[in-house]
Amino acid sequence: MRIGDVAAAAGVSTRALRYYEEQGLLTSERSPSGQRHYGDDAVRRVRWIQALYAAGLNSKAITGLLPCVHTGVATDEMITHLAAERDRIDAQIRDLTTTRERLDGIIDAARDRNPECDLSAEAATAGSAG
Amino acid sequence: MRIGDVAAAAGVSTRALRYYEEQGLLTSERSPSGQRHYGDDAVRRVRWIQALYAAGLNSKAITGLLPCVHTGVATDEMITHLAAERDRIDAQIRDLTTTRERLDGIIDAARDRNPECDLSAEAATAGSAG
DNA sequence: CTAAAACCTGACGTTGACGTCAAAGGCAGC
DNA sequence: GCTGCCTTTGACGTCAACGTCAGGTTTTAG
Repeated sequence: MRIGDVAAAAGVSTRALRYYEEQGLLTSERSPSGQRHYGDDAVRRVRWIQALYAAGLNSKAITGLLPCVHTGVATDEMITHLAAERDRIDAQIRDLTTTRERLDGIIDAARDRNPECDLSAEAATAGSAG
Repeated sequence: MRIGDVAAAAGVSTRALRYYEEQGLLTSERSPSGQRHYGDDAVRRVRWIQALYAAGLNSKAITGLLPCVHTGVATDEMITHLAAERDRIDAQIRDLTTTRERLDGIIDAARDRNPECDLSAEAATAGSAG
């Protein structure tokens, strides 16, 4: 696969892929003319990178985790690190859940206060995800 | 309360509080000499601001939501907006939960592969939160 | 062969929530 | 009035994950 294919398949820009390579997160074979070529697992790797970015990790942290994430092989230290990041994600989920519940409470209270609002709006919101 | 008191109580910097005021997220009374003074609810408001930042909202979005969040009074439009943000937080929680579960799977698999690792390390991780 | 599309490196630009420093004014204890 | 801490405005610095543009090369479609 060439860089554009991987980018399309993973839903990121080619710039992002070059950035990942620059950060040591992604490697590529080069054709004689210098063009990048990737194996099929590159897409899964990029999806992992995105997921870990979304979880609040930065490039350096991901660099430390990706080897064992991708290969399944990890040293004790790596596992400790993995568990620590998992705990951080857990805490993040808890905080977000609290915020979500409080928002829910406010929404419900406001709907009680107001004349039933327009419930069709909520159905529209649920449909227009993206 | 003066700005330093609010900052300490809410766990943020005074710079952050001035920034919130600059963004229209937080108001303050001024003493004749120009120093800021806050009511007790300022701390709760700041905690809300932090929670919404942590949920991925930016200053502009928070500006639109804070009035109804804090007072409980909301127009139909505000409620729609609130519900939309709640849905986004939901999606974020789902993504994070997926990532967390996959990390868990990797950790378990690596522990099976390795000789039981050192389980004391995990207890240490659980204790050193912060 | 040609034109278009994709790719390359290199480098500067962007954004947002602050950090940090400077220079000056205000407030409490002594 | 001195000392020391807190506060003020103003303005530049930061950091990370890219966006974007420039100028050139390579691959592909017809």
